[in-house]
Amino acid sequence: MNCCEKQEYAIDNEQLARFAKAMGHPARIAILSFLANLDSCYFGDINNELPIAKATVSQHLKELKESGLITGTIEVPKVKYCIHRENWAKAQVYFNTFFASLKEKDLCCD
Amino acid sequence: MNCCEKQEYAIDNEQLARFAKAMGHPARIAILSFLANLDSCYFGDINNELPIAKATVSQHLKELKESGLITGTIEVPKVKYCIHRENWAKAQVYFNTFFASLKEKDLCCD
DNA sequence: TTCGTTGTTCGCAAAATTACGAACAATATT
DNA sequence: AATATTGTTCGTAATTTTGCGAACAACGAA
Repeated sequence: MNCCEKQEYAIDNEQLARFAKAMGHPARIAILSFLANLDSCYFGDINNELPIAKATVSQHLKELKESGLITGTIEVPKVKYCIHRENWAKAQVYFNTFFASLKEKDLCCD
Repeated sequence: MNCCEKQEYAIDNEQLARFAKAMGHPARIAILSFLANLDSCYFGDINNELPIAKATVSQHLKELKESGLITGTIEVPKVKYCIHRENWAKAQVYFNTFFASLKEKDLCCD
């Protein structure tokens, strides 16, 4: 899906869209909230928190990993998931910059 | 009210996911950027900006309207799209609150 | 009326997403 | 070796998303 790439904005917009897409499902928001707010980070605890099958949870975690928002590490016999703090901060800046770009006065709409 | 009460300003995770989902496509980010930054807001100008068919642009605009991030108004013979400033601000707060909820220290991951 | 302009909607196809159970892999324990 | 624990991957199905061209609707102008 390489439509809408424009040299001047391309990188930011594509990355912002990827972050947004990763956050675009209630289960993934719940997972991120869980990891951001609590003291547990093992698959089993995440899985217990959600009313969906573990295969599905695993899939959502995979997507979140691929978006860069979290990391996954094997800690035998468990798997530990953590917020990727650097990318989390990057996403925060991206979103905030995006929303802050709205002009106060718009010749067309105001 | 207890100052340390958790989630005093609760975020609706479903709503956050809806906003995120709406932003989860490069074309829709491009449309929102265009509307947020420029002085034009007519379908034709948005359509010219994107390398996709007008039917597809119309569809993306419909999704953005349904998410609440923009409004659409007929101004015969054109259609004017504008950022929905109130919901835009709401989305900004939602995202920012969400990202800010990350704890400094995590007993599990640090 | 007929034409041109502006966008939406329809119908379809291809691709991606979401979800699940079952099978599997890796390891530790009995 | 057999069993239990922890998650991932596979195979599949249902649904949603994305995208396009063509048809359509609403309007003003010739």
